[in-house]
Amino acid sequence: MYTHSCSNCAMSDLCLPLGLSKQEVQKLEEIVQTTAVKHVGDKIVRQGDKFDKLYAIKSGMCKAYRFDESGVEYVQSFHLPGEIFGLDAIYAKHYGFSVEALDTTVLCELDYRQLQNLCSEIPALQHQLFNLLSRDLYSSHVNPIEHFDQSAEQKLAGFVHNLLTRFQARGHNSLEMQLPMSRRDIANHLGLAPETISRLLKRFQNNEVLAIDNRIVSVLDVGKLQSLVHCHALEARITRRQVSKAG
Amino acid sequence: MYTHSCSNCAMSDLCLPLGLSKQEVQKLEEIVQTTAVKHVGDKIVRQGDKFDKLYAIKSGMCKAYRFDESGVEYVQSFHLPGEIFGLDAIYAKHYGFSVEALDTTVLCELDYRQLQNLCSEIPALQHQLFNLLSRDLYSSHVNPIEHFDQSAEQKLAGFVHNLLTRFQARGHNSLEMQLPMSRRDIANHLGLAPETISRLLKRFQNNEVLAIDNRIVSVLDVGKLQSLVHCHALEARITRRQVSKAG
DNA sequence: GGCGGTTATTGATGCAAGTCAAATAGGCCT
DNA sequence: AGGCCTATTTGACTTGCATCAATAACCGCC
Repeated sequence: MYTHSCSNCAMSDLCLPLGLSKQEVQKLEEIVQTTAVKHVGDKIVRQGDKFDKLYAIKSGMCKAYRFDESGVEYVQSFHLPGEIFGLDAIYAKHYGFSVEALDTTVLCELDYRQLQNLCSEIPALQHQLFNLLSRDLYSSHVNPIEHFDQSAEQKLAGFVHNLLTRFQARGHNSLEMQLPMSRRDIANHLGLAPETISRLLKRFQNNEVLAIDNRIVSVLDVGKLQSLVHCHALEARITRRQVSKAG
Repeated sequence: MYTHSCSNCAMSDLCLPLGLSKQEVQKLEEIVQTTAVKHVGDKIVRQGDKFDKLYAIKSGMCKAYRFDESGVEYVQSFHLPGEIFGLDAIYAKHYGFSVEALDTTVLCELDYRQLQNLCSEIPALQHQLFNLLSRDLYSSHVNPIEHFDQSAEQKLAGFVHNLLTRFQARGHNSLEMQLPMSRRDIANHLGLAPETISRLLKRFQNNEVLAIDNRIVSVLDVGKLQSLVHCHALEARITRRQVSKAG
């Protein structure tokens, strides 16, 4: 565990330093620590543990999941570099989700109390933390809700497209992605059966939308993929979800 | 539009003033304004409008909804007194949802820029705003995800139970609730067909869980209602969602 | 109080996706 | 390389909920 430099981090523009001056970033660096490297299956936080730190992913990939009162597992999200997790535990004071590495992963730790104090000192940091919270809130409103009564095909297409977009925002300029999570995790995350994921991936291959080699997925046709996300919505769903006439 | 007193507001403990000293609440009051009374169908914010204010509900009820790119409507949430909306627009700079009154409703307006400045001045206010954001984020993670692949029965039971809990937290000490939203709005919100809502409400009546008189719902058996939320999870869902063995 | 529109209910039918079951492929250890 | 365990795929069958269609209740309004 050593003090880490945000100034040199490739993810700084997606993370807390965005909008801060050089001096302010230096102050932030003083409270950031980089964890030891995590490996597949290593737990970073455990559901129920006392909340004290936020985590930012420097490299690798994580999954967040929880067990409800009946012991049923829910895979909530997959986190990519530059993303911060733990924000939803500020209020509850305990982590509501376990997070584990899906891959070799490096993380930064931020003590929340220290961060909060620094936010009072540095308005730009406060501003950015509000922004990050708001962004997460927005996407948790928009994404799952649109997944809500979509067909399985739309959900999966949306999932792949969303991942591609996020990879690209992180400088990954290829259409090939390595998805380190299992089919079961994907299925659980989308509220589908693993068998359905299999069948859909095959369908996407047959339609030349994707090429798949085990856990490596290549997007062959971004346009087709994108259209799969929305198109179906105009057939069914219209009685339930009424379509806007005017605005 | 007149300056409004948070000090006397019955909802202050659910809202921004929580944790603030008397003097601090006074400072907050200076930037809070109460809107004119809104009536059924009145729009408070429109999807796409430039974001500048947060809103807190003083009394009444609102629904938040959006139209996606294909023009399909999604009812995202119903808001009760003491709840704040607009938080998810901070990052995006535009409201992602329209909000309209379902009932006679009084609201407080908070200019976000002023609030942000005040947060830098008053650490307890910053703290509380982080808490409110975090709480919303947590519940948007936990609730919809648990709704995700529940049966229609579980979803609706969960919805009613959630509303009851929120009403009770607001001092409503009866098991009778007036739900001002249409069946279609409920259906849309839960990702079900309105017909399914009808049939389920009838089933709940037959099972003596609820008594329903049009839009007035009385919970006859809280225990049964609560058990409906979870019970089914142990039959199906187990292959998809695996159940925890140890912890 | 009766009329027209919307909202809610009820019944009949079909299909998408879940479930069950079995085969195949991968990954990892020795 | 072989063996074992887990992940994934594939096929056959079932079902919960959506859809379609029609009736009934509610609400505002003249």
